Amino acid sequence: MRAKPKTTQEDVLALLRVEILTGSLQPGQQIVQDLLAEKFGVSRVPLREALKILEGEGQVTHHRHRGYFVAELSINDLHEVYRLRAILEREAVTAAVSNITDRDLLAIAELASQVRKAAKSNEVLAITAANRAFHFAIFELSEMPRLVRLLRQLWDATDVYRAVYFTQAANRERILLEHDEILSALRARSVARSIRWHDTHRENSVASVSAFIAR
Amino acid sequence: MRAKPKTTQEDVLALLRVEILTGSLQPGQQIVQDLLAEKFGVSRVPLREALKILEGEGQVTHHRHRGYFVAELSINDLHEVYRLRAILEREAVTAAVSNITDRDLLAIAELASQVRKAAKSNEVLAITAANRAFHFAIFELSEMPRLVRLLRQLWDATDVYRAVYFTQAANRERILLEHDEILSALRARSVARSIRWHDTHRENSVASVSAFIAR
DNA sequence: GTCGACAGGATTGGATCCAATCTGCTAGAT
DNA sequence: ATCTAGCAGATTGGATCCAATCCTGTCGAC
Repeated sequence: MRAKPKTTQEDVLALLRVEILTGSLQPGQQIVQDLLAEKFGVSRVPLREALKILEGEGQVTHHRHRGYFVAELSINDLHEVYRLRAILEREAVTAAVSNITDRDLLAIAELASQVRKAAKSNEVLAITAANRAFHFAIFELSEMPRLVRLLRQLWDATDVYRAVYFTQAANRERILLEHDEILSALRARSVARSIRWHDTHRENSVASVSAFIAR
Repeated sequence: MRAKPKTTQEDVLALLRVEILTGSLQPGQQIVQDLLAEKFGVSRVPLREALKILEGEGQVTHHRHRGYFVAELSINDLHEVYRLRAILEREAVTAAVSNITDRDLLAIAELASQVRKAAKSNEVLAITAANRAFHFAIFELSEMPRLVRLLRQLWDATDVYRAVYFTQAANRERILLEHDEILSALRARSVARSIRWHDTHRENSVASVSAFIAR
């Protein structure tokens, strides 16, 4: 099997995500295409296409003839995102529970243990990635691809702040417990319990993050 | 005040939407960039950026080194879109009712009468545009920009089929009545009634469209 | 006759170059 | 001193050109 040749846009897109996630590109900051293109060692064309994708996701904004800027998230935005997540994730979890198999449960348990491992390592990027994988494995079980897509967008919008959330050891501890609870609720095929734990999981995180944004 | 100079991408994007909406570009069909670029009288660069936007909206799909294809909507997709719309529009309408002013009601009534005028004219494109303006004027009142954004995406995904819906005179008649009901529910500031009429409005449309897709 | 390798054409992806627009500074008028 | 007009540099937007990949159809081996 031949290694699939990724396109430059995709590489650039991944790099951009990291830049934003790690704060190399800070909210509100202008993205100077020439600088970034040179930094990445590519031309501006694939960079611009990658930026268009991020614009679609709301990660950056675009002003005609002025360029791209890293999106800022107000406290209102944050609450709106979490409100929408609450609504949509309840739907996803409900559908997921009705589809879930024992095989799925094993896979999700494995992902949960990877989050645990990552949490020990203290690498924020690894934790966010593992955490995401865990949650979306559940959402995917809904077999509602568009719903998952919308959720991905909402998660993307707050990725930066979730990273902040994970820098605190107490939070890292707590999500492990909450993940266990979610897992056990799924094992019991209990929609109500699954939703309830997802809700508290979100509420803990939004409380912490909004405190951070408020400075 | 100087006329704002639109960029070529934006023009191209609008043109592409029309092509897709009118069926000049049919679902599943490949989009050959050279042909379209020439047809529009532009180079491929702005065309590609416009396509990236449509890809983000799910209107077209992209395969590496093979290009863009107009997205196809399966019957499952359709139902998922309407399910998600149901969930999100209930949220939007609820928020909208609590914000609505008399001034807003006048504006919405005006939009409703424009839909009526468009429906008389039998121009499908004008009807879809007016209909959209009417509904989104309501959604905007929620003052939840991200929610409105998500709704726009969902509406975009089924625009093609909504156009089909409006070709039938009976449907054009019915939506006018339903709009009146929605309007009167809003005037009464009744969340329950507003939601109920939105729901029936959607259900009528999804029933008709899914019958069409099934052939 | 069927399958696979290979070559040529077609199409997309990326780099470079040019044009259009914006921003910030300077100079001049009030 | 402040405000405005206009010019210069910087930056984005678009067009053209080149490279990489994919698709198709032909040829040959079995």
